[in-house]
Amino acid sequence: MPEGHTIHQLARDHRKLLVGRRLAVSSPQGRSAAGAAALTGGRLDDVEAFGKHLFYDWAAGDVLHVHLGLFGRFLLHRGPPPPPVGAIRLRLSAGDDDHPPVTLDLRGPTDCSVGTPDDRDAIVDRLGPDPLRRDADPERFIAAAGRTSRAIGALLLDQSMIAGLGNVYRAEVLFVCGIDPRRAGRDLSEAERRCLWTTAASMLRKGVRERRIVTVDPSELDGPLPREAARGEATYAYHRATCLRCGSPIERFELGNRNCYACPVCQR
DNA sequence: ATACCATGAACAG
DNA sequence: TGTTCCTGGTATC
Repeated sequence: MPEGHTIHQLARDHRKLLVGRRLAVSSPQGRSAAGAAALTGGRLDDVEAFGKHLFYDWAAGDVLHVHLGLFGRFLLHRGPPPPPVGAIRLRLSAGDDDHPPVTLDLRGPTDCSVGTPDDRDAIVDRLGPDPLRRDADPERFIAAAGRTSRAIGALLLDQSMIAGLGNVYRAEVLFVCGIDPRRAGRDLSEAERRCLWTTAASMLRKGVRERRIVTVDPSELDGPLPREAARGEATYAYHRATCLRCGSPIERFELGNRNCYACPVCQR
């Protein structure tokens, strides 16, 4: 279930577990991880998240790129590496030093490949600012969104406009800002575009802290809290039949090749 | 047993 | 715009 918050959380975890250690690298099912095994024995220098992309920097200069796509996930094994089961695209193991042994198995990624720092730069150059990064420039998104006739609901999924949002955050950010997803970017006021950025940033940060997508502020609701809302797992509009705030039927339509959800009352 | 759907994105034309 | 690749859970027969 990876949107940007998951990727940044993974980078943080993997940094803590693996950076500075010499790793064994293998790809039991070969395929996408061409050349990964050649990294074996190298030391990992850093793990970087940018939008939905992960970059593993090896001391020798190689950069391993991982994109989870819709289905990818990492599984962590503590202790000696278990025998690989099923389609494991990449296995990273550390166990040759004083630290406890750990193994990370990667399954189902859209991309897992070894490249150079230039390859990494080429990927990053195609991405818009990532609200979870300190070096993000919000003005790039705010300006670019104001220049296009494309629907704002499509722009928020376009990783070259703003990096890290997926379908859940798209629906919920637009809801909180009270904006209809079908409005053209250039028809939004600057204040509205700024609201989208700051809302996205705070939602993503909360997602990293809580290790899950949390978009609902329980104190703001009129009616009684649904059980999911009390646990912080509810959404206002995403994948709902009725609006969590006002109870109106949620509209569902295709936008940016994905199902988009919006409240016709709360989002003008 | 089979179909479909999902928090993603590249590619062809 | 349509097709294709990933995987796993749920719905449908």
